[in-house]
Amino acid sequence: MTRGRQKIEMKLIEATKARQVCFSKRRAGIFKKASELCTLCAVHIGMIIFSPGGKAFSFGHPSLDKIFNRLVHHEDADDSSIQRQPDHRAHILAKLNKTCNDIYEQLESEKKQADILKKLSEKSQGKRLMDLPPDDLSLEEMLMLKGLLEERLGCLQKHREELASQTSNPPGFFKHSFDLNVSASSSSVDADAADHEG
Amino acid sequence: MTRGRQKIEMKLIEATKARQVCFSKRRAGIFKKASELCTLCAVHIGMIIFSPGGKAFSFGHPSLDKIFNRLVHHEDADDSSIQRQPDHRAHILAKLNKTCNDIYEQLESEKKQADILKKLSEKSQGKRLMDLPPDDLSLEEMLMLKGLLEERLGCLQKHREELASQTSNPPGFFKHSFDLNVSASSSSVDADAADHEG
DNA sequence: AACTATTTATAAGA
DNA sequence: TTCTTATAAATAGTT
Repeated sequence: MTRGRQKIEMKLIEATKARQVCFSKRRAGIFKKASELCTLCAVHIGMIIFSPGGKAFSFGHPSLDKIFNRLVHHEDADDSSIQRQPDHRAHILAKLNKTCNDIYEQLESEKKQADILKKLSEKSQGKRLMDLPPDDLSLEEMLMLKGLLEERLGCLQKHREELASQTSNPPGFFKHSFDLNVSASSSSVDADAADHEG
Repeated sequence: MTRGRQKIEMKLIEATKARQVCFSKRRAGIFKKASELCTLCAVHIGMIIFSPGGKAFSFGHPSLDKIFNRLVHHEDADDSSIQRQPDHRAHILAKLNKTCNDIYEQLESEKKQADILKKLSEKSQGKRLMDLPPDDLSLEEMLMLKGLLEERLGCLQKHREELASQTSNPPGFFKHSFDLNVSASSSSVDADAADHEG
């Protein structure tokens, strides 16, 4: 006899095996949900999941994967042969993403953070960052700082969630995403009238 | 007395109102699932949902939604379904971007930049940003700075493109995307690690 | 991979 | 829209 489904705490599952099993199950679940949402409400969804090992799983309806194909192949890709390897493009994106992380870690390990922040602070006295001459800060430096900020935002968010979950069920999950575009899309953009065709 | 949850057929919900309600609920549900998956299994997820009205909802952890946003921006319009309203969607995305710019400009006009950079610089002496206590920098401040950096990256990128176009014909796709450009510039990554779901 | 007791999500209704 | 409730669906722990 099994104990049935048990409630679990919302935190990282430490046990590797259990985490893998959970990932498999929930990944299937979320893809199913996405599929159902497409069917029921005629929406378009693109989703990509990068597991910690760098493996990518993606879902797209109806044509977001074509966009991925074009991206990866630098050209239009109509033929179906490419579509049969949905993980290929995702894999490449995973590599790209990992490259970013590698760059970040490399730079971070060189302890350049404080220097760059200092430079930013000095250079920006009285001006907007974007008005500075292009060579004052390298692209790499900017990307590094950007990465730091994103990490930082993640930590902040996590912190807030922990606070929220200590009281009761939090009202919204959107605050979980911290991208500016996200926030904007769900609030201040007037997409005229009703969302569903109206 | 309600009838409770009823089983529904998996097909387009014709009734507009019911479809809208279903969309709202299930969108929240799928974002919650994504959020949970991120937490439980330490995966990265990017997801974007385009409603028929052209409104975009996205979820990203930690920053993959930018990839999707960029993909959308660079989409060539010549295939089916979505392409029926390319202008509409572009319009909406333009609004999103404008919203971001508005937020940026508003904050910028308050001349907070230098202060925040200074604070960052001071607080980060010898530490990583993500190791700072959560309350040292507000989420708003972090978002603002992140936006600044993205603007800044855009300027840098543009500058480089101009330089490039003075000499030869650039390769094409990657030049449009910072994320990918960076990654491509050091394209020597191999991420074929074993993973969940081997 | 299958099972099943539970938790969670959600279709209707208010 | 938000809440309530009955029920469908997802899934944690077990086999």
